[in-house]
Amino acid sequence: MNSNKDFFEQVHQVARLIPYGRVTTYGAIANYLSLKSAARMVGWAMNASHGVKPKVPAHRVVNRNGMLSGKANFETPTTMQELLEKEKIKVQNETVLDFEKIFWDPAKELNF
DNA sequence: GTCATGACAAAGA
DNA sequence: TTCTTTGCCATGA
Repeated sequence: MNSNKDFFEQVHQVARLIPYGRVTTYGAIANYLSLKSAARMVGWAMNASHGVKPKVPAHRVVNRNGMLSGKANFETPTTMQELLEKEKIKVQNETVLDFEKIFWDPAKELNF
């Protein structure tokens, strides 16, 4: 019974806060939500983000290695990469280049 | 109620 | 170094 919104909505909310041209990791969001090691739950919530309004920039969320692990979960396997490239984010071999540079940590950027 | 799975992460071999 | 195993918590059968 969490007085707050559902777990999914929490993840969605954080994902929407990701700035343009930036990306974050499942673990970072999980840590921000105090789920810490439950990064899987973040990915799970992302899976539920389809059809959610406003739309959740799930393409800005990648795994710890900066790999587009969830690309296959999009409408097409290339959608995620396309969206990232539109944000000036360079993607190669299903991996975000300069990942450390554009990494956006909600726990740091956002003051909890 | 238990069992299996999942867009991950960290530790061990 | 890479590959394998374990843990994490929620959802569905």
